[in-house]
Amino acid sequence: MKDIIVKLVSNETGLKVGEVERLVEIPPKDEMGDFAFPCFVLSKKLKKNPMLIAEELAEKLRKDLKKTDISNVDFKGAYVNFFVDKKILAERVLKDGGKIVKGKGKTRLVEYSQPNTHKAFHVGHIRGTSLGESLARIFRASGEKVVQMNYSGDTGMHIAKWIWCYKKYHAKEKLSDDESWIAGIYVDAVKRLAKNEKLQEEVDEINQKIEDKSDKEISDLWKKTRAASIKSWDRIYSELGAHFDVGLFEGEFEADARDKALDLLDKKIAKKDDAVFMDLKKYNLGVWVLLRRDGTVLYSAKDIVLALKKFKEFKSDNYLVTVGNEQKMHFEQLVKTLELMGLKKEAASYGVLPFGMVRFPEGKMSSRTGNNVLYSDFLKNVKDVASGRLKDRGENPGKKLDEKALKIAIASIKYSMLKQDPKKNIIFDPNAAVAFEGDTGPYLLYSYARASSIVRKVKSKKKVKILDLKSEEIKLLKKIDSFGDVVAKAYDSLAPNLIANYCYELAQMFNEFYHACPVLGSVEEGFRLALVKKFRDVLKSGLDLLGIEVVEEM
RNA sequence: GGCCCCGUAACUCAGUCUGGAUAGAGUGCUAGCCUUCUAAGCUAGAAGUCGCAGGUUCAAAUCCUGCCGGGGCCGCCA
Repeated sequence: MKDIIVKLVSNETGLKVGEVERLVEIPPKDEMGDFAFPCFVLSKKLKKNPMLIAEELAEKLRKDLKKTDISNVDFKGAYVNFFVDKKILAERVLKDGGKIVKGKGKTRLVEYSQPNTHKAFHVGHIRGTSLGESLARIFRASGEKVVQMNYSGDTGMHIAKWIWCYKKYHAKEKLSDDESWIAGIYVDAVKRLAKNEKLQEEVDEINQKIEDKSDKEISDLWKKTRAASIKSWDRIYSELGAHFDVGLFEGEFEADARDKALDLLDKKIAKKDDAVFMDLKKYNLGVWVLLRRDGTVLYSAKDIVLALKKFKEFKSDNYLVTVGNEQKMHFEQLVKTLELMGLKKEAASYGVLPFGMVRFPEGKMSSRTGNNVLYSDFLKNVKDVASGRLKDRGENPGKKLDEKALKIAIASIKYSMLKQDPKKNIIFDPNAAVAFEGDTGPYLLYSYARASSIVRKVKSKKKVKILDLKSEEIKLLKKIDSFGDVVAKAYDSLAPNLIANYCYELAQMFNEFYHACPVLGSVEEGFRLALVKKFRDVLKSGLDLLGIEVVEEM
């Protein structure tokens, strides 16, 4: 209903629609009104007391109110306050509340998740994966054509370390696709190398051999262990509800990356001392090394070739990469390099969304030292708690309970990752992570399930008649009404957390409504049922944008 | 040393982009509410120098500067 007020104010004041839209807000207290227009901007323009302006503007607006759905206009201080006709609000919300504004149908490529083979998939990866998936869904819902891409590290020094350590110290152990075993070998490698720096030479040698594929034994071992890691991801992604249209691997780009680096050197875009590098000091971006002194390829060079492939094969209006904070500079260096290569337009469309780390209350998580929480262990933990709760509620053990527990656990995990500002670090408290009360994923699912339960129990259809509305109904209606605005804002600022916060507030308002307004058997049953259904739809689409699945019963 | 991000209640966070009406939640704590649609819920209460100091402004948690504290990055890890 905001649009009506925006139009009115814009007409009366001569301010642009867009500007008014930004200014119109929701008053802190319901008694003050449903929408408010602050007059400070006008005060500056007209050089007049804002309170006076508010009074006069309210007076003027009141005159042509009859033709609108606004029931009253008032002023308080420097604010013009609008009261909408609640019955009309209700009608409008029931009719088309929860709609998302579709844009111009731009195309977008989103790269996210980027796990490494031979390393742990830990809770930090859950954040990046949830974030990327949610963004892709928000883009698509807002009318974009989206390609979701995963890009995994299956070569590089960490793999060489793994293979070196396995061959030298663990060769008797059977190859396994158990994540913690795989992660454990890597941790052991890091430990041994830290003790004796000289051993790194042996690792370098293996790195060479992986790259030039000259040693069949090493190549075979690489293939097998790589496959084991990748296999473990299938299950993780299906559980997390992450979907990829394209999956690329670093290994595919090794040869091209070296050629490209040498080509840049040829063209004098890159420089060489003992290594081949981009000198970006004058852009305050330091030095970006492309090839090691032994000629092997670094991920910088591979990322250049990856970008070129994106431009060529997935021609898009925008290319977004979500990566951990620590890689921010790397991508700034990449974009600058693309620019220096003459790809100005493409460079400008290459977006980077850096996100914060997941840390323990005591400090950093690290897959190098093994001081982290593996996805699989974490999920099992949360799922066990969910199962326990379901059993407490009298549900029989079995496949159905198991599936539900999984959904609840995933909702809990994903919501906790998405509700926070992406750029901030998340403090991961294992105790808080298995709590299901308050601002949590399960609370949202529970609210949805309650609504579903009402809908299930309806016996006969009653007419939707809007009588006097209680404050809890009005609050819920208004919240539903603002869904489109929230999604638009989340889209603009690449911030799924806004949608997460909205879903929580929406659920809160539903629960307040639930306690204050009986549905079944009430005089208002027809209307209230329609409201419950609308709430359900909107919460479901909000959660869908977060990549969280609902459950009908809990 | 340089650059980037963060600092709001005991704890975990919204709010900062776009300054504006008494700074909001959750957890934990205290006290209530299940013979009515799921108590993973609801109601009430206690709890705040919005890191510190300046500046801009009629008005600053929000903008600017400096400082302090935490995190990250700054050539051969990804």
